[in-house]
Amino acid sequence: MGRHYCCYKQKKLRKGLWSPDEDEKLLDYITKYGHGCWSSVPVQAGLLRCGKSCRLRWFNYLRPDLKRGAFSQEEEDLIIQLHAVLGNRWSQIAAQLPGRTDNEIKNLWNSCLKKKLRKRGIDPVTHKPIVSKSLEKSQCSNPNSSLTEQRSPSPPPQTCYTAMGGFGTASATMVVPNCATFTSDYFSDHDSFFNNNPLQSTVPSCSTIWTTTPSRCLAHQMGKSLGTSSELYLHPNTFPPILPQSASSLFTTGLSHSVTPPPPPPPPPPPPECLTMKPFRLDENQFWCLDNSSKNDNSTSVSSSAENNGVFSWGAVKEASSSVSHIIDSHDQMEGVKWTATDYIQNSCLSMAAAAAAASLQNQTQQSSYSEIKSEGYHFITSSGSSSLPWPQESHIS
DNA sequence: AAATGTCACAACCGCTCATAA
DNA sequence: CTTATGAGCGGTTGTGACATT
Repeated sequence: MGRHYCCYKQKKLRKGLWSPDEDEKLLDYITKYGHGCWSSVPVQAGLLRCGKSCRLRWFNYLRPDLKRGAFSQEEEDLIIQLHAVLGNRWSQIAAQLPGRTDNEIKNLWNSCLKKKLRKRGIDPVTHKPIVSKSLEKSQCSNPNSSLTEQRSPSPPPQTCYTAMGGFGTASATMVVPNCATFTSDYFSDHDSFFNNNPLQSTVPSCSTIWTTTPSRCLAHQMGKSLGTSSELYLHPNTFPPILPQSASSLFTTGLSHSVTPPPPPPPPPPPPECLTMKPFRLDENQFWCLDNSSKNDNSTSVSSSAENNGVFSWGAVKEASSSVSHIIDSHDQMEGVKWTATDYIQNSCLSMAAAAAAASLQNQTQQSSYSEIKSEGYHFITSSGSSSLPWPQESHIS
């Protein structure tokens, strides 16, 4: 199609910058009569412009509710955060910034924000830390390195609610203290586990959560407004399998907690023999591995190899997650999520927390299996203040 | 002072989607 | 179902101000 029908109807159409006289004519006309059908606006208003051009001029410049002036730091941060989730969906991003147009935001992004991110060492396309070629080369030469998987292409942004809505109307953003320890010591040690158990599969009907690699687990899309701001700190040792019940209930109550993050865990002993894949560490003494000896997906279980007696059904996690996604889908009043940080690591943790808490929400009977977790290190911050939950120092699977 | 480069912003172009006839 | 038309979106280009050489 390209050129609009209205553009053919009128000959001698003006192009280029709008003169003050043209602006005044358009403003006067729309103020008096509204725009109605845009193709008729230039004729009625006495403008030698096409309707499309009039519409653009009105929306991007003449609208009375437009905010003028430079973008604030808060607005810039928000745009970056939104872009990390929504990609180049400028109109959706603009919808979160009252008084700003998609064109304005797009221009700001292309001219300014992309450079700022690069200066910070963040790829403006993927919102991930830029890996230097030398580092990548050296790590790729290591056959045990997970970087080959990390270089797989990023899936496109999805359009659905983020799983965070399942925790209630309060939004939450996860911040991980000691990220370096988290990613290198935790994720990379358990690449195979996460790669063989993508979190996407735990929330099948929502498709908000997927992962191509452990460190690339992303929760996508958000609701509408970005009113509340919450942060959730989780200790790496808690991932997975399950958050304590108190953690998930916090999301719904909006309580907040604060606590100093614990020191990184000591070097772990070698993992035990596991069934079909590399186990992942639950704490310094316990490991989890996927028991896929059963052909039935729903009976696939994750077992603790410490005592080899703590088994819970991975299928139950799936069920629980589905339940949460149902909550999300039916949550008409969902406020949406404010991402107060853009680091992909945070996103990855968010997804896992969502899946983990989903399971804890759904399967109350299984809470007893991990209710003995001594939590001493969860850190929650919400818009209403801050308070603390303990970090888990040790875990017992009974 | 003139030429050139850079930048931010405005506007256009091409496309998809929705809707009505 | 097809076609015509309008609305909207995102990528790209044009323009003018300013800085640098």
